[in-house]
Amino acid sequence: MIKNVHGNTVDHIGEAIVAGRYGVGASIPPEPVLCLELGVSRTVVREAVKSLIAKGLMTTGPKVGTRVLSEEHWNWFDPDVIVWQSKAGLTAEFLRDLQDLRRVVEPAAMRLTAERATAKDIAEIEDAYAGMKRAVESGGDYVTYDLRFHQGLLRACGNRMLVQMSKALGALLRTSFEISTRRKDGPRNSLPLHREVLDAVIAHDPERAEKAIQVLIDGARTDIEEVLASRRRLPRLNEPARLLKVA
Amino acid sequence: MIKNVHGNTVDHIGEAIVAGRYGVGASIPPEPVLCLELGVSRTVVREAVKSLIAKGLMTTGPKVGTRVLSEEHWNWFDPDVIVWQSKAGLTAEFLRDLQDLRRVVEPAAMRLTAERATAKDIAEIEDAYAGMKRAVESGGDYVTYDLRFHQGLLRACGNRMLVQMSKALGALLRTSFEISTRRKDGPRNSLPLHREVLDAVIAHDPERAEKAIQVLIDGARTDIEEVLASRRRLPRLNEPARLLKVA
DNA sequence: AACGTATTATCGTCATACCATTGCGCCGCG
DNA sequence: CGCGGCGCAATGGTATGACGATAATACGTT
Repeated sequence: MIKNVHGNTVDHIGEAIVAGRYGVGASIPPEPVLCLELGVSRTVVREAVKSLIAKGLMTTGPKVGTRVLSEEHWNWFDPDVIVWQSKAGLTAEFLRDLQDLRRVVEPAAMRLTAERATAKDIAEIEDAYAGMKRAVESGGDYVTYDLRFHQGLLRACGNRMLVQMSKALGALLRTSFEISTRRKDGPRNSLPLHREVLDAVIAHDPERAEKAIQVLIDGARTDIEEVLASRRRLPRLNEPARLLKVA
Repeated sequence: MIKNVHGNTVDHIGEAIVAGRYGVGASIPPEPVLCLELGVSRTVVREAVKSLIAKGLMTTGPKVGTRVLSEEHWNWFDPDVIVWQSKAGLTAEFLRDLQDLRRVVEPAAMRLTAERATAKDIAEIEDAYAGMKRAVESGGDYVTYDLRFHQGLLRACGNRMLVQMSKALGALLRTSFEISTRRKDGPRNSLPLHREVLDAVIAHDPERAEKAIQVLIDGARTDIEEVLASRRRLPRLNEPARLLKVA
């Protein structure tokens, strides 16, 4: 079952912190205690803590212990942090932040993508689109291809930092798509909207690409907000988070 | 001189990687060799490598060695990575990426800030503005207050991820401001533009705030592009990077 | 020549010892 | 009784040595 001790230890402590089990500013148990709790050597615990420090989650000092930093210090674009937050539960605040980010980043990135996308980029996106179309027509995993479509578009913008954001946005996009997909014929209706984005990129028309993605985002936004508003009545929204816990 | 062995080791290896001294995909020297080179124990080297792995710079494996990952895997929003890149030299590509980012993030963030800024946020920004004004009138460190002004605005948007970006943008903003400040009366002319942004935020007018910041950004952009174009004739642009090395 | 096995380099984990820093409490002095 | 300096001890920081696990490489067998 256990593959690598280090990774598991980092995940264990990282999840605990992101889930707020220790509280901001609090000290986590001293190294010897953690060693006993997790059944690993002090070396492993220390290297795990170093990893978490590198991700901005904590600081250490002799005698002061290992303390949890406030959330504003966390590296929110670190894939691990995103996953831990997803496991801990997609809080309304987290989804709102991601949504802001999406509204900011995707339209702007589409402009760049329309200007800079290479033939290879477009081929990959076309491939993802074909997968979406196939999923609609003959059944299949629509969400995965939808995700690949959007991330392909973001990756094609040629900006390393915007690309990095596409990874973070993955968590939001997947949730968003899973919500949208529940609506009857949601995929079938949004397919032409996706086509329009891709066509605009192929035509190297930034204005058109930006407008097209905006339509998509607005649609998704209302879906998410509806679900957020009725959160208590639809706890199933947490399911994707719990599923991740197994992986 | 040496304060903490771990931090220095991380910086040393991190800088070397970001500076491209090993090359993407290449293996760095084995642990024992690094121990001799840096004069530290294997423990320190290993914990340093773990930190760099956490920042997305490398991977490891038995027998395969410790390899440098491609730049798209790096956590470009990690403060350390930004600093290392700045030290290694502000490449045209890096500045272009940051500039794209600024044009994307700042206007959008200003909208949010205008909607959400608290009295405390505004007070901090007013303080920074006062410092800028003082620097113009009676001399002083204009750049520092300029930076504080912009980062205060970004922090006030209330989105943890956009706030994180403000840290990354710091490297670009400082460079940008230092370039702009060289122009005669640059600060004096841009002061009212800054005032306009702040007033728009105080008035909670998103449209106006966005337009105002856009004017500022466009001004800075042309300055940077001019310098980039004549890069070989103005190698002094590297100076801010070297300055950082001391800190 | 091709395949399977043995070798070996390298990272992964563990254990132990000692150093360095700093918070906290003790003690003495005013 | 209160305050300040001093020392103790808790905790992380570093060093060392040993052994396990893994995978690339080389060798030997068929």
